[in-house]
Amino acid sequence: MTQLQRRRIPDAAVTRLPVYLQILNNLHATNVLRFSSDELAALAGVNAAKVRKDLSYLGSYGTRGVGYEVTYLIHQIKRELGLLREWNVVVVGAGNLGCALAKFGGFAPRGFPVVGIVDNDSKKIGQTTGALTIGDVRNLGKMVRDLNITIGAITTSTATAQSAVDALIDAGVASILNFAPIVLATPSSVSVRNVDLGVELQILSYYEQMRTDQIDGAKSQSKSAAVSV
Amino acid sequence: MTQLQRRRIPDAAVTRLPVYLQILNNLHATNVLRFSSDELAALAGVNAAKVRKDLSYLGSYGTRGVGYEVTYLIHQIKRELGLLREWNVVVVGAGNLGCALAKFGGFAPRGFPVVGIVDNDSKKIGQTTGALTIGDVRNLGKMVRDLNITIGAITTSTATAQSAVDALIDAGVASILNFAPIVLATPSSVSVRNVDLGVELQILSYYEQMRTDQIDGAKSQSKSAAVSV
DNA sequence: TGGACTTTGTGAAATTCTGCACGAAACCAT
DNA sequence: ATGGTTTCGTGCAGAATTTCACAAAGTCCA
Repeated sequence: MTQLQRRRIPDAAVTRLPVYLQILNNLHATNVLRFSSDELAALAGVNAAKVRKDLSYLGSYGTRGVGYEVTYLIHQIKRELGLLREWNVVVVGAGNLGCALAKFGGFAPRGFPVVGIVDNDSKKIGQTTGALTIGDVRNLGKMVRDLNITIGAITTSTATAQSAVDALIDAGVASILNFAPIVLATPSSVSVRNVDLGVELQILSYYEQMRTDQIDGAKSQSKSAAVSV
Repeated sequence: MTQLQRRRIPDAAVTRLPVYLQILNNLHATNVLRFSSDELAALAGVNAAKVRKDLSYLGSYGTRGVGYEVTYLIHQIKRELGLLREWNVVVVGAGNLGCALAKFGGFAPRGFPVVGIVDNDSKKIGQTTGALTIGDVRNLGKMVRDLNITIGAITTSTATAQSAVDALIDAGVASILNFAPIVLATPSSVSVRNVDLGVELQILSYYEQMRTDQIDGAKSQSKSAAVSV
């Protein structure tokens, strides 16, 4: 078994690496050459030991007594996250959000060019939004093959989101960014990330109420405690 | 110690309750009266035992052999998440995203009315977007008091996001929804939820690359395994 | 050179989260 | 009634994650 098995990085660490990358890019932009785990931890709002452990999943790229090199670490994180190449994105659903994503130029420079947008509404198909012409969702398969698409963003209504994801999976797309407020049914071989502002607001609401209750409680009990997320 | 201490719900469960709520609302809309933990688990894409444990943090509201009542559970989840009242939201940053949030009517019916929007650009201040007039960020304190605002959404540029959150905290806002791709420095008494599409795409990229590597590896090793997130 | 200092890398403990397994409690059919 | 069936609630074990603590390995300065 002389396998060159890729080190598996824990899920929790994978979600933090993009955040570190963001910070390191900022440091690089301000001509910082090196950083310590303490410094990065402060900027990322986490524990220094966690930073070191997370970075250690990439390999031993730090120097004891010194720290890490900004540019080198940026490269290593990019390599690990698969950011040394581009991943083409198709937007499914040409409503307000979908068109905004298609027009927004901020993803291409970060390695995720939006190369297509489709809808199932014949009134929208053929219209242009930004540099793209809205295609027919029924041609998704061909589009995915021709344009080498690997990521699909679902911006349809809740009602059509499941058929949208089915179409994407059918077309061979296995990475999905879902903006519809619904839990999509997908095989376990497909990755889904959900972006739902309603959910985020409701989570905030819980902790906000928590604080409110504790303050009220303190008024009558003269006892309180900080709550953080 | 006869304290009426609120049951503390584990963070992991708090993030799932809004998802359950969404599903239950859908069930309610289709006139479903009851559900079992198995059914909800299938719809939410999680384990049935996890559903039962999550719901048990609310109290013992199920009936053995029967299941849970949709409307009753909806009420209990809302109560626990603090959704029986409204939480007013202010948007800081009147750019594309900020104005879109102000115009988007989807939050008010879910209990999060956007009651104000501010910017620091004198050219924008005074203009209207949707039903709101863009205010001056320097009046944030008064606005928060007058309009009873508890949640702030940061849609500024990355460069001004930190001063935006400082202003919000100064004004007494302790729940922040941050759209700027930056880690905000905040006291631990403040809750922050970050919405960063770049981060989400990069996480997807990691697992996508993982799959790609494994397929490539399988071609040369005739061995493979499924990867899911 | 050598000793003081800094910071990484990582075992190991502590904590949190998940999922199994099963008793408890309800319904139902006879 | 009673036995069979369903489904909740939860103790517990195992997995995952976080945090601590410290040896290892480097720098710096006299």
